[in-house]
Amino acid sequence: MATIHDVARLAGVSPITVSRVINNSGYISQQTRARVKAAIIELGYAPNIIARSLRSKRTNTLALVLTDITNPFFTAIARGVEDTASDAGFTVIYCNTDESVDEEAKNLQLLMQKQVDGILLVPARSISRSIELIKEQGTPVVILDRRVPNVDADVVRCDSVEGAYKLIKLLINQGHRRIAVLSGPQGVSTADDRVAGYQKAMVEAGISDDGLVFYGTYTLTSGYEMAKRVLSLSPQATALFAANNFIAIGALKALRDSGLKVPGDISVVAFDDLPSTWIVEPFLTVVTQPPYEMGCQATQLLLNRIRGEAPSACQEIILPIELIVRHSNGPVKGSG
Amino acid sequence: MATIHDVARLAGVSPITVSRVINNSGYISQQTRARVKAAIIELGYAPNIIARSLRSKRTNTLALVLTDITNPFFTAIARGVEDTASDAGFTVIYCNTDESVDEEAKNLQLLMQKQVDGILLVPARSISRSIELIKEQGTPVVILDRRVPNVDADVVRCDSVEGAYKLIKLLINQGHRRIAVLSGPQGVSTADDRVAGYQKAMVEAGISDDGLVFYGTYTLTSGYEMAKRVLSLSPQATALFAANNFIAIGALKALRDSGLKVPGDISVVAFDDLPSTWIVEPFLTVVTQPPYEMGCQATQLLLNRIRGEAPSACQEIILPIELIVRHSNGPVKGSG
DNA sequence: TTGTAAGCGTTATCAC
DNA sequence: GTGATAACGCTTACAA
Repeated sequence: MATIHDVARLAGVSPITVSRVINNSGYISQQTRARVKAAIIELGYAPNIIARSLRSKRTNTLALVLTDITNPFFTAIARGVEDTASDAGFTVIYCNTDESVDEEAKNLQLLMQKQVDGILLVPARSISRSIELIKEQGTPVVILDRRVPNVDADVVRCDSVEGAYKLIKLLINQGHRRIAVLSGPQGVSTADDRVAGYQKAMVEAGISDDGLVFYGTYTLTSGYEMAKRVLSLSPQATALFAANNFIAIGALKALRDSGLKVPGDISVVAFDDLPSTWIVEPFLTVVTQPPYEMGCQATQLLLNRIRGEAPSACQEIILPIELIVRHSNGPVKGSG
Repeated sequence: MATIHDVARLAGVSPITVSRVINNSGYISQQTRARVKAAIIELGYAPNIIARSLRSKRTNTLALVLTDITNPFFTAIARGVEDTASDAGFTVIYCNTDESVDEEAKNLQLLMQKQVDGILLVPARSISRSIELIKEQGTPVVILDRRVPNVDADVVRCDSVEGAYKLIKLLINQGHRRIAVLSGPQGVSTADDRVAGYQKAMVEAGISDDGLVFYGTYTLTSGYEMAKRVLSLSPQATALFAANNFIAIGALKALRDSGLKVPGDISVVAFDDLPSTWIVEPFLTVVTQPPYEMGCQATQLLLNRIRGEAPSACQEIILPIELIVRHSNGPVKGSG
């Protein structure tokens, strides 16, 4: 491989002049620039990015740390991140934590060592030292999808309380009183907030939620199990609120296995849509978030931070959610 | 940040001794090792990976270049890649090409500059200079999912010809004669092979495929459009074969919009399943590939190549596919 | 507008 | 077993 010295020698200039041509920095005469460019082409020279990084302390690399790329919600985020990063000449490393704080810490440590310029993080839990450790090192972070209380950091997310509130309100207006929530892990802000939104709507309507709140994980299996437990309640619940897409599918499978029809026997609503690319006849009533835009905006914010272009105060960007009423819910039996 | 020199000074040894302790290379006395380790802990020292890479020419980084992470088939591959790479202490950069040879070339060039240790590539087209350019640089590559004729490289994929053949055979046995194929782009091996498998089954059964082969892209829109064109044929096709999951969904939407029932009015079969996590009642008859395993095995092979542990001859690993007969196909009207 | 010198933090090579 | 030295290829700081 040709080095900057080879180019310099061929063009009859010093290495730093070549560097200036490559990076468009400093003043260079037209002729010198032309000679250098010719030499670069002749030698097929490409800068050694690692040497550059060692010297400049910049790697043009971002890290995306999320719980599971397999969840279409996060897949769409990942696509938004990569599109935005790629346009800016940045490369993206991705890691899965599977909601484990330990995995998260391990990944982040490695990423810091790799000297990524910035980190996009979907935190495994609301409370962890990870983010502070990153910030102490001076690496910019943007938190995605979830809140982390008491930590001063940029955040791009949606309002889970409001989303849950809208869904439950809809059910209440259809006459439902016994509404069960199938949520994610306690200590994850989205899981907590969706329960909070549920409770807000229930309290406002003067309804008790005794024994109707379930915490599990954001997985199909957990959704299945929680739904089965709901079915053993007495009096029966007339509606289910699934706190994410995987839980919703698991719950629907459980209902089907128990011979229950939706919405005939029981209503179901959920947080997060499934990608329209996948569904021939959308059926579930949901609140949707715009994951692709979340990925784009978070990355844009991170890039601005890296370039020192963002205002110094931390930003919290809350993107709008949308309620989409479809066919998985209906008036409760015997009600108007 | 503490450097290797700081550690060396504190431990009263030379930097290279510290390096040997970190990398477990060469002979070190127990006492020296202990002193060095203590110093490392005391200073909270972590090696500068970039400096290491500059000197050692190794980055412990793999690249995953695929067409679109948004397709669950590729998402599952990505997960397999990351799990395997992460276990080996490698980090993964991912890029989307959207089936564009230009995007692919641009990405690969950047990745070579970043000196990734190895590349996992889903090639945009069967013919391109990209792979040869990578190999000329001496970077190991493993081709994923697709064949690239006339290029000597490791490949991990499934047998598209066989998969298509099985699906079409099934339809023929149910009495279908007018079977349309909705395939991907010509020049992409999976698209070509799936048509070839179709044709093999048709020829064997002595049936003509006049005007029943359609090439498009692996997208919902394309599936929708191709299906609409099929519906304008005369005599009517009695069955559709969608060459991937996106095409299948698009086709099903088109059929629904035209008021046709599946399988009552027309049968549909497809390549690639949808993740079971997403589907409450699986309906489509499909041939499935094991994308997660493909990702794992491809990465394992790549890591072996990087470590110089693989046999020098190129390997082609063909993973088994599975035919899953469900409810989207049935006997043709008027046939036994 | 261009160049000199120094050094980023590590490891390969050779020496002891 | 351990160390001195040089080098990886680039850019920052300063000088001309």
